[in-house]
Amino acid sequence: MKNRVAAFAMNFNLDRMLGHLIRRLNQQSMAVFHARLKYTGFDITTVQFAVLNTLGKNPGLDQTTLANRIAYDRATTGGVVKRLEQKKLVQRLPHIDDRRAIQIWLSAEGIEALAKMRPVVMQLQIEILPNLTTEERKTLQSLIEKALGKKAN
Amino acid sequence: MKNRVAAFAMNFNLDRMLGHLIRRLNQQSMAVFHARLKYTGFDITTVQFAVLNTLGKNPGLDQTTLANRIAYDRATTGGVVKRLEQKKLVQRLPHIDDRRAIQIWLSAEGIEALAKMRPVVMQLQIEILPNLTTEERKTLQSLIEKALGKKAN
DNA sequence: CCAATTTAATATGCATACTTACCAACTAGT
DNA sequence: ACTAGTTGGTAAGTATGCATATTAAATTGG
Repeated sequence: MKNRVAAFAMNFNLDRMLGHLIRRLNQQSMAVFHARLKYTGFDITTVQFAVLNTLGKNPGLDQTTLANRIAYDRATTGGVVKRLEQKKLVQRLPHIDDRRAIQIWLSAEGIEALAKMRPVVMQLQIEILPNLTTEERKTLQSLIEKALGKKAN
Repeated sequence: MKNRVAAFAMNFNLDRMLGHLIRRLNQQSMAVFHARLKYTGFDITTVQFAVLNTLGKNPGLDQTTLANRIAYDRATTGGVVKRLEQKKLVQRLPHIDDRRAIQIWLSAEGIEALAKMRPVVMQLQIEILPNLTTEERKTLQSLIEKALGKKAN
């Protein structure tokens, strides 16, 4: 019995565990994003970009809807928006009909920054996974999309 | 010109961006891990498990080497080890030859916990991506491994 | 052998992330 | 109109992650 346990322990390789691999892939992806955007002159994180981009398409979203759109929880999203507000990229205004809610809008600066960042982010898709061919990258993308289940944005 | 910019903006879909997809996949993966381990009676995070598992295979590692093994930076790893120490799953002892370094060992509790967790984590590989077939899961894993570049543990 | 450099941890600061709890405000049902 | 339940935002607590600075200890070069 003990031998079986020991043998099993030897066979357990962290680098073969999907969760571990996914985490490292995310790590690499974020690092590339930061480096590239910083190089282009933007001090922005992946989450902040997601928020800016979503607001660019849906001006005046409230925080909860925004959070659902980008798949974050409300608390985290609130913090991100606060930091973007401090950078003067977004504006927060109380909702007219619902006094609990806050509507968020890109500022002029935010709109401009977003327009400049989008092409960079587009380009970056390839750099994230330099070791894969175009074909492999597409396969990976399809598999991830399937793994996440269909969700229209 | 303005039309082209506007058209581009419309074409830019966050849900088609690899970085965003990878982040969400990681999110899902971590959520499944936590839920499953909690259900089994362990209050452990993915990173903490990575540390425990690596120490199980390499008893007495110092923090820097440990950090490199699991692909984290030293500061983060230090915090993780501290929390594991508080949970009495690991022990920290000064290195004999190098007084700057600290060697980390699993406690008896840590060894026991790890042995119980490993099968659960093994099983969990499938649950992480319930929407994929076995074949697809293997393909995804290979692609991620290739994307990360070869690194023996 | 000692000064200069390197290295292992820790500390600090910023930015996520999620959970639980809470308050204020809205809504539905009676 | 009143109450019960729901919802939007925030706060507090825990846990990552990374960059940078600091401290203490080891190594190396002259």
